[in-house]
Amino acid sequence: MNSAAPNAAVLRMDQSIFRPIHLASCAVACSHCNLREICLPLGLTPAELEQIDGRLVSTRRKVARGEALYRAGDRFESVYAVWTGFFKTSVASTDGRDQVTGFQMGGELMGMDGIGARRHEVDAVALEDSQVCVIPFEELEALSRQVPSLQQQFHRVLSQETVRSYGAMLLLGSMHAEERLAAFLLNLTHRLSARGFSASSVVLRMSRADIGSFLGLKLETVSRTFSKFQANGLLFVQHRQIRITDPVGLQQIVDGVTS
Amino acid sequence: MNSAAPNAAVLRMDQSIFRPIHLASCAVACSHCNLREICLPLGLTPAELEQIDGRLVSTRRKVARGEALYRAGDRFESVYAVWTGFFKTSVASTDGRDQVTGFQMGGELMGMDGIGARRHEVDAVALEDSQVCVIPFEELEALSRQVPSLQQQFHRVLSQETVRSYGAMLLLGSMHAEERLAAFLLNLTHRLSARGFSASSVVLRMSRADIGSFLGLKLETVSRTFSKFQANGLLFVQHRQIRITDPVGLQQIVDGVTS
DNA sequence: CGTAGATTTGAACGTCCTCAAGTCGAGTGG
DNA sequence: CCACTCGACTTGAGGACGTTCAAATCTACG
Repeated sequence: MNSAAPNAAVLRMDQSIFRPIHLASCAVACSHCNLREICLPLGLTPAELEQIDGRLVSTRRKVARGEALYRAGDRFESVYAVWTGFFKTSVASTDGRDQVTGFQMGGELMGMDGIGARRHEVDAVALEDSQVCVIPFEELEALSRQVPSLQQQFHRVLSQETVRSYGAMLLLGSMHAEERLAAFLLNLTHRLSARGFSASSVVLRMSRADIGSFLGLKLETVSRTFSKFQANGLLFVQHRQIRITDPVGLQQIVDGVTS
Repeated sequence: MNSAAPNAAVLRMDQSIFRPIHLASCAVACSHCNLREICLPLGLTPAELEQIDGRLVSTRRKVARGEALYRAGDRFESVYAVWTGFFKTSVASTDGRDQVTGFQMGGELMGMDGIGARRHEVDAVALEDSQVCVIPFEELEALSRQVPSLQQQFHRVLSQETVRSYGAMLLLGSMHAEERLAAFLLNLTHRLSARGFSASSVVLRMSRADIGSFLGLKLETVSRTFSKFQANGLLFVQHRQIRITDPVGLQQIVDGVTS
């Protein structure tokens, strides 16, 4: 059985090439997954990869668009690696406030929010039909005691998630609307191009409201700012289809070159 | 040698009871530290505590008020546990923006921001004369492979730091000035009272500008909001001395009970 | 005891929000 | 095939909240 993820370029065009493996309990081999270079196994030697094959990822799970992979309050048992698709994570406060904390795509880990309290503290919702690799946490801890490179990589991933959220705090705490949206778009395109997608032509998977929640803005402000970017020749917007024509200009906005 | 931290209640009154151990290379014993129940060794059995004594913490380091424990760009070698004193951490963007990401007090860990890139990504600056336990990271990883409870606790701490920053994102992204300051004060008093300090009488270690940076507000707004809280009978402010008279009222502000 | 830095307070301004109406497009059923 | 409907998005006008600029006050540290 070939467990390699489909070629990225094909990803959006035909989901039917996936066999139904929803309930498959058969082991999953990271060593043959073409996301291994941007996922948890990054940095492992071929020998180490074989050592974790079939032991790290217990199974894969499908999550339909709009469904939750897990919700705040759910018991924490596993972390998840996005294999295909796109997710958002969000925290809610007791009084009904809601904040999107991030958007996750192929190779990115989710669920570490639950390690501390043994309950998840955020919601993870699929923004399109998706599949994740289920990594039982007990197993991950046990394996990372045996495979130091895996331990290192896991710590790296955890650390980078905190650093990422510091960046989000910087954005939320000190940037104006235009700067926030420009930074968001550049971050998105960088991550997409690292996965073989075009950096200039992007189909947004999330609504204006989601973007607004992530950026600490109202959806109307997000919409207006898109329009302004288009008026200024930085990009073309057509609903969720974005074509970025001046990434340098966007970067200058982030850097405060344009007041 | 008794390496236990001084009684919390004494902490602010007389720093002279500390022997100068700045350059001490002698091992430090977590098992006798009275912060062990709110620090990294939380949850370890006495036997496990002895196992890490003298191996986890290589040394202690003094950091004078205003000095940096480390700065963004510094090579990452250790994480640090606050033993005495008070710190702030902050990220800076390339274009000079600055965002305080947190304030750290006794028993809290700093420096994990460096794990991912092997370079620190934030500045950690002491807000009063402080001492930290230096935990060489290689050693922490090695020990946590041998002591599963230590591994678990470290993962817990890492996870909780990300969850904390999600809370900060929620605050920055969806709260008004009054709600932010109220949430900040309550968080501070909760953590202080968990360490044996009064929850009602607080001496702020940080400037209005620091608070403002953390909360995504200007210092004038912070000052005005303190004044408004006092006018509304929630607390008394006198520069950095705060006396909270109505914590329930503050909580209601956070919860949006008051408009 | 003096000075530099921190804090408070005021007034005018600007960004983003709120409320509202209108547009667009995908999916549905006639 | 086209009209219908619902949700997502766009756009406008007015207002609120926080910022900016400025000046006065206070304190803590040297």
